[in-house]
Amino acid sequence: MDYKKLAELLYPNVKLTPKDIFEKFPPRSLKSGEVVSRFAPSPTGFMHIGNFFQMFISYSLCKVTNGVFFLRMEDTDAKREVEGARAFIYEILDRFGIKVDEYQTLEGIDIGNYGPYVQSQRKEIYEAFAKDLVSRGKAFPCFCKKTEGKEEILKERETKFIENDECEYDPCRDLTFEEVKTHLDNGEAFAIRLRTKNTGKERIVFHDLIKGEIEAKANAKDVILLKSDGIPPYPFAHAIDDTLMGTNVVVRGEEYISSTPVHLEIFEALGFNPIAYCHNPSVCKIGENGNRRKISKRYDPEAKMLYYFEEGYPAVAVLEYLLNIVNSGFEMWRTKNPDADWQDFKFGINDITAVAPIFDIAKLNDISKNIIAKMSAEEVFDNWLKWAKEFKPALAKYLENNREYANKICGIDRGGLKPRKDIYKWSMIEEYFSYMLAKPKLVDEIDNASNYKEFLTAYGKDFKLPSDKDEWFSKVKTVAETLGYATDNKAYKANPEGYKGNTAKACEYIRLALTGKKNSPDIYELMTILGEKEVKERLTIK
RNA sequence: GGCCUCUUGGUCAAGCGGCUAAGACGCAGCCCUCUCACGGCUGAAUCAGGGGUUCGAUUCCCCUAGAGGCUACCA
Repeated sequence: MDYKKLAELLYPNVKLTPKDIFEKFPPRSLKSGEVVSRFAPSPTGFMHIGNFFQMFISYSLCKVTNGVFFLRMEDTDAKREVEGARAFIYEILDRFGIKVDEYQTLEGIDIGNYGPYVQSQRKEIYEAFAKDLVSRGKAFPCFCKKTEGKEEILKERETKFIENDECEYDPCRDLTFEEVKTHLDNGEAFAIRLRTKNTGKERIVFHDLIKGEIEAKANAKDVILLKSDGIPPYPFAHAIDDTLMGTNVVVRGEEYISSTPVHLEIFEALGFNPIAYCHNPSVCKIGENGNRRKISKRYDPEAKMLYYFEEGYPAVAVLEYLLNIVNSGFEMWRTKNPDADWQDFKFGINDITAVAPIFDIAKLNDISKNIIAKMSAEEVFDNWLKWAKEFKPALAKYLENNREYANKICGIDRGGLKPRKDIYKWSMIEEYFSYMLAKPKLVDEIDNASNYKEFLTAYGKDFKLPSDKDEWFSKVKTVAETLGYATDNKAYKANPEGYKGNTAKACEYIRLALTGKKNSPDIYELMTILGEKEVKERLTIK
């Protein structure tokens, strides 16, 4: 068989050769250790935490080595593409402050010298390499109908494969020149398949940056290189694009480990050097049956990256949480450098976890609390307002009309050496400070209604806004003492039966009247902001 | 079914042949305190199981089990 002739028959119009292409994509000039990696999402309409996780590892690796981080749109499966998905990907990246060095803008302009950064625009490149492979006998055209009897073909192939545990050669791999020509003359579309050189007995070993050496069966399947629409599925596109674009570390999900042998054979057929792989584990959740399962956009709202913005988590909190589960060194670094920017963390590739982590919202909340606790009242207010403008317009309006008041609320127990750590997302502030925005609703129980009423009546009588904390507290104490409360906590503990309660109990009653809750920030501060009239009203028990 | 990956407390995890097996979150208790917090202290809780190798295994090897993934003209 004259493969060159076959290649010409298949692609009479393809004049581009691999050599021409390589001239357009010269190797990058890199200092040693600089990582070139990428984020290669499919525009399917949402951003899954798993994709984001992988992107973030990739990004951190590039960042810490001063390398290049680029974005390549993998839109080779037109069926799955969703309108607006590209813009959404950029939006999420932008919200998290992820800076991409090379990419294609939404207007179609390539930033960087290795474009186009959108796979559907690289058809002629893929075809040129496909033609080259055919001309060297390493690939062949396949005319099998993908719809016709697909189920049977699949089943047949599968059983064949299982039974002899060997190879899976495509029926079209040995078509003669004339047969191909006949198909072509009939106007049939063709796909291109790899002519695997293996028999199913060979094994290969490859190195993974996270898992170490992995030994597996070498590929022995005539896999699809180009679909009948001329667009390559992932493996072929990956081999060509990452080689051309100078990627030197491929970060991808561990679900790709199994197909790595396929990729490696494609690299080899193409005459390319393999690229280092870093297969990161998937983010998981505990399922209903107690098993670990991949976090899913269908059942877990937190699987979608937009969720964190809807809830109002600071982007940095999410990033730090991810860093915390990706890279075991981060947490220790953070305790040593409490005020440093997360970007100063030396991301170690050897410290990337090999275990699929279970997503833990409690930990995220904790990280977030600590971040918000460091913010000033103004920062909190600005963030809250910004969040409200996007997700709760009515609240935003209120905040804008009551700027000064809302700002004061944001400043409660803030600043100073011992800031309160209670808020972890913007969406919770409204509920958290509901009693500051409207009359309080009783949330917690009053343990003793008559004591409650008695104390508040006495305390509220001729109520004047105290001018400082000491004044406020001594009044509480005085009233409590005259009613039979213990003002000495030790005395109270020694003899709890002898009193109606202690000062803490008295404060609890005031707090309940003012806020409806047993837990709230400093009462004196609340009173100051609420104002005398309002406090007095709330202290009056009907 | 076959192939691959993973397995230290509830969760994230340190550990890379030698200790009472770090730390964080969460939980419980105590202390501090003029209330709520913050903070401090203490506690409960882990090497999946079984074989080897070794003077000695959480650590190295094998087997088993469990979990996850792949097995498309999806990525």
